[in-house]
This record gives sequence, C-alpha cells and structure tokens, in this order.
Amino acid sequence: MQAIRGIIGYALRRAQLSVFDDLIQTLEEFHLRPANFSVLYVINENPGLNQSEISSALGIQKTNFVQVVDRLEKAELIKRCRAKHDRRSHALYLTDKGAELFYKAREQHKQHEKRMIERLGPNGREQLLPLLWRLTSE
Amino acid sequence: MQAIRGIIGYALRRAQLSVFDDLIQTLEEFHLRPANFSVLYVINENPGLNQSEISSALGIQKTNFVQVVDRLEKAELIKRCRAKHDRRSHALYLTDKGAELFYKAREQHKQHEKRMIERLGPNGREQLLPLLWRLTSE
DNA sequence: TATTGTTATACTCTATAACTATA
DNA sequence: TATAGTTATAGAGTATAACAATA
Repeated sequence: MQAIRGIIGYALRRAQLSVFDDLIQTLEEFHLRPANFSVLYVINENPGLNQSEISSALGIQKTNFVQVVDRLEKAELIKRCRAKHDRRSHALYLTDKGAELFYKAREQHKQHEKRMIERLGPNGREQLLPLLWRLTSE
Repeated sequence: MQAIRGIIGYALRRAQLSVFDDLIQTLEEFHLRPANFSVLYVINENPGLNQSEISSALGIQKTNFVQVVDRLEKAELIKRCRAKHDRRSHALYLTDKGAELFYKAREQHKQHEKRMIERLGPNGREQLLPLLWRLTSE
C-alpha cells in the first residue's frame, strides 16, 4: 500500500468523492444536487424549522444557504413562510410538488445507499457510521 | 439521532469537512493546501513520476493538475524535468527547498493525524481505513 | 492515431463583509 | 445591541473542449 493511503484525511476525501460520484448520478434525473436533497430531507422530517436552524444542522453557512433556498423555492419545491412569533425568521415547508419529488428521489437514494452498503460488506455500515461521527467535531 | 445522520454520504461529507478544518489550519503556516501537501507527499515517496502518473494516483484531473504544479514550481518547491525517454512528459522532483518545507509540514501533519486518531478512539483508525477504501471505487 | 501537457473557460462550492428588518 | 435573513463578491475546486508537441 502507498503510504498516503494510510492518511485519514486522504482516505476520507477519496471515499467521499467516490460516494458522491454515485450520489450525484443518482439524483441527476431529479435535478437535485446532494445539498438540495439533504435540505428536502431535513424539511420533510422537521417541517417549520427556520433557515438558520436548518443550515446550522446541515453545517451550511447561512449566507450560502440563502441561494440554496432561493433555488428550491423558485423550483416550487419548498416555500418560505414568515413566522408569526418572530417576523424576522422564515419557516420552511415542502410544497406538494416538493414532497412528491422528494419521495421519488428518496426511493432512488435508497438504491444508492444499498450500493454503498454492498461496497462496505457485512456490518460495514454499522462500524463506519459511529467512527465518522466521532471524527466530526460539531 | 436525526435520520439523516444514518446516511453514509452525509456522514462521510461531514467527517471529511471536519477533518479538513483541522488539516487546513495545520498546513496554513506552510502556505500549503491539502492538495499541495498530497502532491509533495507523493513526489517525496516517488521522485521522477510524471504529471499524469501523479495526478491519476491522487484522483486529480490532469488539466487541473497543471495549475497545482505551476503554483508549486513558482514557489520553488518542485521542479519539472523533461524525461529523456519520452520528451512529452515532465518528471517531477522536490527541490531542496521543497524537501525542507515538506519535512517540516510532515511533522505538523503527524500531530494532526494524532488528533484525528484520538477522536476515533482505540482501534478506530484500523477499523476506519479499510472501510473507506472499500467505498472508494478506483 | 494516441498520449502528455497546456490554455481557456465556466460552473459549483465556500468564505467574508456589509446591509435590512425585526427583536 | 443582537439576531434572521440578504446581497455582493471573491476565491477555491472541478469539469469540458480544443490545441501543440511528441510518440
């Protein structure tokens, strides 16, 4: 083995790029990038969170998150609603069209996830996930 | 746990960004980005490889690799040498200055690696690396 | 014809500073 | 004074097409 393959950051980066190659291809037919999909995913699970809450949960800066939300709103997949209790913040919801697209994309995403689990082999996912979250300083 | 944390690609991406935060800070004093460091790393181990060999080993496209090599050559850390047997190709070598900087950077990088191993806990690295390389389709 | 390296270019992602409206 | 969201902008990183020199 080349010594560089023993470097954690290098191995991580190569794995991430490889997984995203498959993921990007998987989501292409829905015109969704991985970040867009993750936003729909969180909104679907937690409708009504505001932009700051979602962007910080996803590790996206609020300033960059604006464009992501703009794009998804323009595509009529989500809607911004002024919160009554704090009129500065925008609660985010899936539109019907957004929910429909998300459910289809999620089905394809499940197939992607199966492919990755096959790459990992028996118990690979169960070993990998906690290690990755230990690396992630939040 | 939020369901999204169970998605392999998402966990990978978050871990990679977190590790790179530390790595970028570690290499900052040497004015090296992670990609620059990886190039010096490979040249130090395999002096005389040509640009195509190094870029493909690192998963960087040859067209983008030109700018990386330009920058490192302008900083006098590496030099391009026309190969005698194939005058199209450029063999890459560390300069004395490049070797000196690389050894210092590698010392700091070892500390970075120790910090990541601490995050992972006992046997974490030994479990993680083979899983990551199984995910990487090369 | 094919390959190595190159240029030009465009697109995405990410980072910073400064602003507005509300609190 | 602080916070949620926004705009403008600049810098990385990455992707494609077309080319010259050499094989």
